[in-house]
Amino acid sequence: MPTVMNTESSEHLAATFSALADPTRIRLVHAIFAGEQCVHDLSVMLGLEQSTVSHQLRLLRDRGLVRRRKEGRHAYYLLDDSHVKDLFAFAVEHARHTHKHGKKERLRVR
Amino acid sequence: MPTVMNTESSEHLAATFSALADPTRIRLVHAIFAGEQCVHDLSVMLGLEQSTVSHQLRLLRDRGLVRRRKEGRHAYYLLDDSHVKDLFAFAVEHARHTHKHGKKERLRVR
DNA sequence: TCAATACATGCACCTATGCTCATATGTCAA
DNA sequence: TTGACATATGAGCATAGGTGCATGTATTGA
Repeated sequence: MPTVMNTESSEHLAATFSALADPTRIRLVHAIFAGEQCVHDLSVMLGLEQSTVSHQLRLLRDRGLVRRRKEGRHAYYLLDDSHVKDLFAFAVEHARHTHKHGKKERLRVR
Repeated sequence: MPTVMNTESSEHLAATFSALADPTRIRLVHAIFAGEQCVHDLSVMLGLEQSTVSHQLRLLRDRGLVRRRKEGRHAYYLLDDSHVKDLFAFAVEHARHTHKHGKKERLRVR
């Protein structure tokens, strides 16, 4: 018989998945996948309010998925480490398998 | 400059992550990781209402993460395919890296 | 046929979450 | 210093999501 996962572990895992459980955050992560971007550029290229981008990046940062590099009046966000990159790339591949409708979307790794 | 992920792709990816963005569903997936389980046993071992288990398994099924095998008055749920298994195991490993507090939880693969 | 068991599901309630607006903080250039 | 630009953040609103209750359906056994 299977073991029962404890509350703490399941909550932590769920929190990680929650971080990527929103289309806006998915697009943000995807946008900085190849390299860091500042808040302003992200809001322009994704057509989002600056405040929305800040709020969501803060959440991703709290969850440990992205980091911030401040330079002057700019804040550059980048993926926290290679694990995040791998997890995201893995999920994209998984999605390509399960998505019935032909997916043209492709991820440029590195 | 990075490509912008289209709405459809980001929504589909977010939907996949959403499926695992809840502690209860994480525990359910973990519980059937090693092999199929029926609704009743799951509700007993996880201490959940039968209705809660049914509701959440339905969601997981709609998202394509689990399958159902009916036998008499029982419904056995199992992970849909090896991709789901890999994604879950991958995420667990990722969590082990990021979780500061020592994690004793371990996943028994196969 | 009747009762018990196993699942599924609509509804209602409550909480969580994402977005916008307004505003605060901080930096740079003139 | 002043104004423009870049970012952060709290409040409020609207909606999504998780759970329990009640009930419906199906299967099994007496």
